[in-house]
Amino acid sequence: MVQDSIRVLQAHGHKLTKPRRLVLEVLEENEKPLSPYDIQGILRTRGKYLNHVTIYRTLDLLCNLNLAHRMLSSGGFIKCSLDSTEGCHRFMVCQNCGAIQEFADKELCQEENDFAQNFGFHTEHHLSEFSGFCSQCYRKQPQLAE
Amino acid sequence: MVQDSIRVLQAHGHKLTKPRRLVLEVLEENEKPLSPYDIQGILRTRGKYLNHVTIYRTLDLLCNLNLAHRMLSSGGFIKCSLDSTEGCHRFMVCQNCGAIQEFADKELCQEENDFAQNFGFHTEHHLSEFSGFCSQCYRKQPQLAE
DNA sequence: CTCGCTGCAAAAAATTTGCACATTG
DNA sequence: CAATGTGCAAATTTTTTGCAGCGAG
Repeated sequence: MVQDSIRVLQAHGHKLTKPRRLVLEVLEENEKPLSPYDIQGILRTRGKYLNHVTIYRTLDLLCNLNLAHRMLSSGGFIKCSLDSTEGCHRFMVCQNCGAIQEFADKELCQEENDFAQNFGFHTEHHLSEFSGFCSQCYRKQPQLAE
Repeated sequence: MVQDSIRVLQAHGHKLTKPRRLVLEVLEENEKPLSPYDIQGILRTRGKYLNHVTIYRTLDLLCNLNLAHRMLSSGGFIKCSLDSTEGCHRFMVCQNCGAIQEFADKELCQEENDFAQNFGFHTEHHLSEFSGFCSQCYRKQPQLAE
């Protein structure tokens, strides 16, 4: 898992350094979006220290390689859980527990492309986050969903 | 147009103040996302001055009333161009000229809901931005779209 | 006249930059 | 050992807060 990311990293000619590995590990363990300072804090509780600048730069790199994503709604970062062959990556965000489910769906992309076409718009990329309730939270507290 | 927003503002018990009118006017005139400081700058060129805090607070208010939106990709603000009866507001963003086309489509919402349902996820709201080329830019520079 | 709104000062938070030194391959 | 990457210091940018006084209804 982290191994996969490391492989991609190196395949693109980037070095595998201790900070990069640490950031990847923290992202891997957390299913919720984390800010750079969140990551720094988590590491600190483990006696590890990374400069925030390093974390910013690492996250930049990971996002460029599509190994991580910046969530639009929260601004936090999560590790990518899909491979890059499947089109636009989308997210379901649970309003209750914050958990993220990443997915990709080519049909949805196609429909959106067609739709945009009607406006004369040529779509290249789709940003998309659904917010709602994951199955667990919905089952536990259906009233939350009104 | 600005008049409509003012009506909504007042209908919710908010006062119509000079700063609020100015912010609405600037948003109305610009079809591209603006940051609070962009707005301040534009006003300054007209000899008007608003404190940035006021602009932040006004934009907050407008977003809460759905009279404006914060774009996910850029973080900038635009005036809402739809009324609130039509479900989730979505955006097409031209990568070339930056122009925004807002739209809503209930079918798309429904399909997304159904799709999410398969994951046991209950969708409440959809954030969605398409990036690509508007008809003008696409016609002028088709090579941009590869 | 009253409550909500604005401006100001200031702080806090988020992000970026340049450079000397350390580390990876 | 060469190229990359890290940490540090510092600056910049963005956003938030508290409070005194102004102004819309």
